[in-house]
Amino acid sequence: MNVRKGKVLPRSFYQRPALEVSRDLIGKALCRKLPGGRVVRHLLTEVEAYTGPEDKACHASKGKTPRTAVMFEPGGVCYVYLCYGIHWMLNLVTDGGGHPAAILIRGVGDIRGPGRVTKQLAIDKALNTERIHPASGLWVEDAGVTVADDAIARTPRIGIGYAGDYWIGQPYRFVVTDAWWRRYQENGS
DNA sequence: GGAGTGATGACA
DNA sequence: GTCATCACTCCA
Repeated sequence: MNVRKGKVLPRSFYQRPALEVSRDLIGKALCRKLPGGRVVRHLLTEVEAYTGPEDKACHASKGKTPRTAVMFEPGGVCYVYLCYGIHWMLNLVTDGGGHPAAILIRGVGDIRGPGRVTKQLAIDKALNTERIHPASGLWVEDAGVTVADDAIARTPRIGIGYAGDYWIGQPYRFVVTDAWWRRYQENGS
């Protein structure tokens, strides 16, 4: 799936509440310069917001630790960690400094599943704490694609059964509808 | 349905 | 130091 080259999002884009940034990320282009030098662009189609220390599903709810320290930085950097000993998870840190929050990238283009995204884009801990910027090899562009509210489904987040009923129930997962994705593939490619 | 895999954080 | 846990994927 080809995505047109667009304008790199400024750091200020990320320095807002995670829920706002999540909504705005849908339809933007996640860009990655692969180790061989080739640049790939995929539309962001599925993300989850982890909104802050009060959010029991957010790693930062346990306080500042060596792993979660990067989430306390001002928005616009990457938080990458290993899950189940196998899969790297890519998150984008949001909000201003001191309020830890991040957005998990669950799906881009036709790549579904956060572990698959990082595998296909060659993302691992080397990108942790790096800026979301072409200089780091990972960035986001405005692809000129508009996704209307009614083309975005909001559901509870996946795999956070430990977080308690309230946080499990929050509709913090944003995903484009199948109908929108099919139409985009037919018209936009 | 169940295994694989290893960093992480809690606790001693 | 030990231990349980885990924002997943794949194969049966």
